[in-house]
Amino acid sequence: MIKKNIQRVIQYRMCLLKFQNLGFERIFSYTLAQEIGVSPEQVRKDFSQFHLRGNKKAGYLIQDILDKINELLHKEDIHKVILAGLGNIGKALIQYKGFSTRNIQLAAGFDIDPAKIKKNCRIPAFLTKEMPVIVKKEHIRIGIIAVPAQAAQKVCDIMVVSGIKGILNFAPLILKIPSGIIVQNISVCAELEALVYMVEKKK
Amino acid sequence: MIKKNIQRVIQYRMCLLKFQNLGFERIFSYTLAQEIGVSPEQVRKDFSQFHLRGNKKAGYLIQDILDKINELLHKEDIHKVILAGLGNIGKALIQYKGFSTRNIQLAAGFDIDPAKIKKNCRIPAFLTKEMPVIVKKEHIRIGIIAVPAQAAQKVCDIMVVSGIKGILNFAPLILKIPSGIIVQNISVCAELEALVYMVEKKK
DNA sequence: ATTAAAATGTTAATTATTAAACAAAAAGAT
DNA sequence: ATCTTTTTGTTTAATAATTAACATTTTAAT
Repeated sequence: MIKKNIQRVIQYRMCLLKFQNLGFERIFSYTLAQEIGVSPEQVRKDFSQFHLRGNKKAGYLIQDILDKINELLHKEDIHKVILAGLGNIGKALIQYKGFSTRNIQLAAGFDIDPAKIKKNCRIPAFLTKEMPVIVKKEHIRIGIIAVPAQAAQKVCDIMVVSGIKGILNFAPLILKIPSGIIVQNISVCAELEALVYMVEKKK
Repeated sequence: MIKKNIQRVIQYRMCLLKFQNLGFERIFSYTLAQEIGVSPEQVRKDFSQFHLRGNKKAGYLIQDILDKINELLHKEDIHKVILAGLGNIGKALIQYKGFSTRNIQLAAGFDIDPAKIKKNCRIPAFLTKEMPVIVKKEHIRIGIIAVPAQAAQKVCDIMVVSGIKGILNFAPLILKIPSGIIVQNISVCAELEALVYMVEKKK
């Protein structure tokens, strides 16, 4: 599971950009904390851990913290990502505009259905069996699995042999992976079920 | 943030269904643990906490545990959910087939664009301003926000006044909500950024 | 019947995370 | 120039979560 502190750092970054766009140069731990819903101590602790320093009485220089977070998150270079599965979720991801502003690039899509393969559009699509060649050629390390559950493990295995090290999995199953590979699951159903539980419990 | 143990219970359920479909009647904490990537002690602890009991030496009766988990997750009744935003993500969610098997029903979609409003399709779509009436009439408590970031807070506010108690938010921002409302965020970008960090750190 | 083995369930220990406390430094006021 | 206020950054305390330990029970074998 991905560490909570780095997830918060990603949130801090989003928030800092927002305040910078509003014209602010500096920000306090208190403001940041309120904005993302944690305590100011948590912000300072996280900042301290990642060597993000501010000024006593004057808070944090937004640009400075952003620079350091960007370095931490390797924002200096563009991160290529492959996408397996060009169905509903895959298509929605391809049409999503928010990746580029975060230096994430959907470099290639894959599917087993030849009808979905088009190489001359914005994000080229290939047959799944071509994945190893492309991943190795482009040195890609991150992959998204957006195929149906019954195909997901097979696709995962192909990603692993291709050299993918981090997988974002939308399929509703637990993937079997060798150690050294990181998987993060996104399940809308599971999140909704958890919400139902929490909401019902409060009644 | 939603409790980890209930998230695991939801995973256990998925896993138990899988083993039941494979023809098994009983299962051990060890098997379940291996399957979802936790320790057997964790499984037994979680089960214990939710009063899911097994038999010494003979493990857990799958059907029995499933019945109890279903009760816990209120699976006896159908949970209606509304969806705000009929863009890419919204459309993908509407076309997703997995909700019904989990007793989740997308009861209505909403958008501010009149071109997207169609009332005679599988999931009826309405103008956002009609939300309060429909949510109250149908007693809906869960909502999904799949609108662009700049519209999300407004939609959230409408959901709250409508009576929605749990929100699944796909928009890349931190929603401001009154206490008593539960928000769960899903951000593909944030997950990818975290993966990039973890993968790069290992090099 | 007795013994051995296997798996649960609970209690204890450890580890991780979050919150609180407080000293230190910087800015501004008197 | 000194004192007060404010906010950081680190240390300590408290809480939460995970792992380990172990007693108990059930099944099966001798």
